[in-house]
This record gives sequence, C-alpha cells and structure tokens, in this order.
Amino acid sequence: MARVKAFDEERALDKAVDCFWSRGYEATSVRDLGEAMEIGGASLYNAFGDKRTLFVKCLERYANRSSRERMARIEEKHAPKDAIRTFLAEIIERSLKDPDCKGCLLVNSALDVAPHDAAISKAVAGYLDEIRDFFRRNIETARRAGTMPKSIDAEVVSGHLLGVLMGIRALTRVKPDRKLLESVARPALALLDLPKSKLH
Amino acid sequence: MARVKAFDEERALDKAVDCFWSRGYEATSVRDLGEAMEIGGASLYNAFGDKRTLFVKCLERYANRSSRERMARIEEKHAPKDAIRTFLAEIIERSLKDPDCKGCLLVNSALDVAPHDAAISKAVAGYLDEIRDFFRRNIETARRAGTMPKSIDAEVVSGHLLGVLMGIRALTRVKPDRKLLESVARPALALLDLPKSKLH
DNA sequence: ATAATTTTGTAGCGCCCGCTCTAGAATCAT
DNA sequence: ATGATTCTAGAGCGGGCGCTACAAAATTAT
Repeated sequence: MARVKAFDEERALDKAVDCFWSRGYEATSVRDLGEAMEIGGASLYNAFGDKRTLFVKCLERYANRSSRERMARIEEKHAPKDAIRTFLAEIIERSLKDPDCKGCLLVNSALDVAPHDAAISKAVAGYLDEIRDFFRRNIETARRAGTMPKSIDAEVVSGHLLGVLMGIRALTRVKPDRKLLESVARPALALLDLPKSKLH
Repeated sequence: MARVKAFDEERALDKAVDCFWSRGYEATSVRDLGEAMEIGGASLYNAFGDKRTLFVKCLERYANRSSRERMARIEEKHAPKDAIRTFLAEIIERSLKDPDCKGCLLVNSALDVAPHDAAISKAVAGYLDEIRDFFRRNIETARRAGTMPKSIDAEVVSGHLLGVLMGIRALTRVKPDRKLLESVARPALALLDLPKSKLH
C-alpha cells in the first residue's frame, strides 16, 4: 500500500542515543542526528517526531538496553548481595573503559535537561527509582537470607547506593581514575558485609 | 586618561554565574548574559572576553565565593569530624532550599562542559580536588586526635565523601527530596563515628 | 498499468547564535 | 578647552539552529 522504510528504526535510534549520550541534548543538532542515523531530516521528523520527542524515545531505549538489561542480567546470575557488588563493579569498569567518558545518559540528563523540562524530569526520576528499587529489593532479600546484617535499613542504604552510583557516574566525566572510583564504592559495599564478630 | 566603567565587574560576574548556574553553558546565550549583567554585548566582550572565557571566570568566581568560602568558614568554626558533617548538612540544606534545583555549578559543569573542553575539565577537576583535600585533611586530623576510628583510610574515605557529595548534588536536580538526600549522606557520616564498643 | 499511500532528498524558511564593527559618549592628563 | 584614551550602544555579519514544504521515488492493492 505504500513505500517501505529504508532504514532500521531501532538501529537508527541506537545511533541517536550515542549522539545525545556523548554530546548532550543541547549540543546535539538535528543535523548531527540525521548524519549519525544515516537518514535525512524529513525521515527523522517523519519517524521520530521533533528533537525533544526523539530524545524521550532515546531515554526509554537507553533505560531498556542499558539500565534494565544490566539489572535483570545481574540479578539473574548473582545472589542478592553479590548482585549489588557486581552492579557497581560493572559500572566502574564500563566507566573506565569508555574513552569518551560519556558516563550514564540518565545521570547526564538528570543534570542537563531534566531541570528545565518537567516531563523529562519525571521520566528520568522514574528510571532512577528503578535502580534504587534494584538496590532495595536485593538488600531486603539478602537481609532475610542472613547474608547481610539485620541492622541495615534497606530504605537508607538503597538511597545511599543510588547516590554513590550517581557520584561515580558524575566523577567519571571529569576524573576517570580507577583508584578514585573504587574508593567511592568501597565503603558503601563494606556496609553490606556481616561484621567480623558475627562470623565466629 | 579614559572613560571609566559604568558597571561593577564583580556584580556583573555574579549575575553571569547565576545565568550559567541555572541554565547551563550551552543553553545560556551571550544575549541572556548581557541582559542579566545589565551591560551591552560590546562591554561584555571588552571586559570579559568571549563566552567561554567568561565561563572560566565564572567557575573561578564560584569556586571562591561558594566552594572555598564554605570550606574555610566551616573549618574555622568546627572540629574536624564536625566540619565534615556540617559541610554535608549544609549542602543538603542549600540543595533543598533552592526552588530552581540548580545544584552545584562545579558538578553541573563536570558533566556538561568539562568532557568537551580539556582546559575546563582540568579546572573543574582541580576545584573538586580541593573539596577532597578538605575531607582528607579533616579525616587525618580527627584520626590523629582520636575522634575518628584509626581504621579509617583517609584516602579511601575522602574519595567516598567526594562521590557522595556529587551524588547528592546530582540527585538534587531531579529528586530534591530530604529523606533521599539524607539517606545518601547518613551511611557515609556513620563511617566517621567511633564504634560503640570503643566508647565503653 | 494505474492509483493510492508513504518515504525520501533537497531546498530553504524564520530565527537566534557568537561575535564584531563603528560612531559617539565619557573620562582623564595637560 | 584640547587631545588621548577607553567605554558604550546599536546595528548587523555570517552561520547554524529546529523545522517544514514539496516534488520525486518506491512500494502495494487493484
């Protein structure tokens, strides 16, 4: 009934994610996006709406492919306490591996664009809540299993871990140093361990 | 020998800081700046150079008037351990008080502009190092005074506190909630306390 | 083949960007 | 007062911005 699209929407969306991720929302032009996505301006507007709408779709795509994927994958393979450790370790590894120091699109957006756009702010806050929920439920499960101290308050420590995560992501962009990032994480992870006295 | 400036440079610079602080580097136009500073474009370029140069001066101004001022003021009035507690508490209070959720100009810049500008990145990294030094020297002093556990590693914990600080500043921009921000800080501050067993 | 429908490339709209030029206004030493 | 020097206001430069209009190209149902 009509001409068929000449490009893969998901592939193009991934390219758009890369653009916004490495350059930020304001500094990325629609022409930049078109070039990276290998489509013309008309196709871009036809398929994804205006720049802001495309950005919202990029956030969702990123949440699905990076954030949620990581949590699900780790939660599947690791015991609760180990899941939290693995999560932070993986964040640090990826942060250090990236030569562009792009950090996390959600954290970058939380600082750059969310404060000036209520709807995007709400979306980003939701994605961050999912990460905190990941911490919280793993803490609670481990606490019940007796692999974490009963004295731990899941509400407090999950918030702490979210803050630590964001601090790591933020620091990465200006000081991508392994020793520093690990020193941010270590005391938070030590919290989760049973006190030595209880081990004997 | 020549006409005298009709505006106060420092006052104008403070207005420029407010602009960059609330809108970010990219989203702030030179016309925005001129309007806020109440000077024309020509005067702006004459007195402060181009937009980027003005931004660098704004960072330095902010570091002096916000970051360094706070550290010096707190360090003067508080014992080392209390200085760290007061510092974080003050950050949380100011973060919650600000209806615009501007966060910290240094942290915002670390994510937005530093990654795309080596010189600015170096400057921001330096300002953040000063904050870590504040944590480190207060930890070391308190440790020697016996008001903090000897088991604390100042290198690790100062990095942790810097990360926690940045996490608080980042979270503020999208979730300015007291309970959350305090939960980020509390475990980090608990680290500094002597274990109960040692008190008796 | 034809018609209907959607996608695509291109050209370009109006607008704002960072920045500069120029003319004149204000201040100083003499 | 005069001249030297600096500052200021305004217009406007070239260029990139987000976005759209339009006609040609590609696809499918008939």
